[in-house]
Amino acid sequence: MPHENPTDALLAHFDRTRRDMPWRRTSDPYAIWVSEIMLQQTRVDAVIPYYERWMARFPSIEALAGADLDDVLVQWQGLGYYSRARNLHRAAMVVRERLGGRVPREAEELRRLPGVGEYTAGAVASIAFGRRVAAVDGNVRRVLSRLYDLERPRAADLRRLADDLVPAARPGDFNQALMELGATICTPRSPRCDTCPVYRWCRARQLGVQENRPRPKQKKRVPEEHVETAVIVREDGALLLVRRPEEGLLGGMWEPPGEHRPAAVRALIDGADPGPEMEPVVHVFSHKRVTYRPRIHHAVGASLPDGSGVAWVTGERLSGYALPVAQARIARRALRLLGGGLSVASHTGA
DNA sequence: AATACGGGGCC
DNA sequence: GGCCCAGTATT
Repeated sequence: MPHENPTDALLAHFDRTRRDMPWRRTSDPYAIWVSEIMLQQTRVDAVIPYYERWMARFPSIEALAGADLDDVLVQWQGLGYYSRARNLHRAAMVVRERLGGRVPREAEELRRLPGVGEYTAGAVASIAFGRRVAAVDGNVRRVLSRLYDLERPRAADLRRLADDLVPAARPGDFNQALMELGATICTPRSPRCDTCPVYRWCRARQLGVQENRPRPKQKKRVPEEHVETAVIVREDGALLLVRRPEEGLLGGMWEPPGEHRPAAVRALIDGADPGPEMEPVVHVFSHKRVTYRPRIHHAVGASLPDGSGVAWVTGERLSGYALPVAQARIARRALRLLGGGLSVASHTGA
């Protein structure tokens, strides 16, 4: 039986095809909030294992608010966009200290928390609290652009449109249904219009322009960058890590010294025996492509102590530090190389 | 309005 | 190798 309107048709399709996601089995606003932060610019399948580990490690606002940032970043390691973890941690402290430990129910209140933007505020308010408010993400933007044949929709217009569409009955399900449609059927390329529940209302499909709605933005080439990485190894085989500044790229993460080198570390490198170069590691970010060039340095009689953003780490302790993917690769490679019973000298023939 | 900000999976 | 993802903060 055909539905009278796209809202009902969409919800019926959502009920029929509902995917299993761990955060859909809970009504805990904190859990839903965590899932929405993790899902920012990140696919469902990538999030699931992180979400499970996170909820086991930080099961409540109190647990998260009481944790060290280093532990928080270890849990987030590999997910990317680390400001999400730092902001979520800060926001948990705000909720604990100023909001009586309760997640705000209204989108405008949620919006004030660090890391919560227009989309996430609407998603949490509607899904966790049943508020009638829109949640416009990239999927919704695409679906609505096609339904109404919008070439370059402005965020404010999209927002108004979506707000009008959200039903009072099941706002959270409706928002998720819209996103789900975008993720599974109304995809960026080759949308599966033949199985779309709102096909008969889709203006772009009627005009045959669905692949160009919204209009794709022009790509720009990303700059290339080279970073010298100092793999500093002590006589006992420990590797030196430094902590990056909390602001900016990979903020708060640990790494073998790259572009960020405290004076004491520079002095240590100057006094160390230069060893061979390791294989370069290329890492592609969203906005640049970085080639890391690791060089081994043997620190002899090093007197740099642990603390204040500096740590000597052995193989079994490495997992206790949050490293970006590329730097983790370098560190693992270095420890394997130097701890594997092969001296570096034998590699260089010295 | 444009840019910084990760990482991975898919074509 | 390019594309793009359940975006946010900053400028």
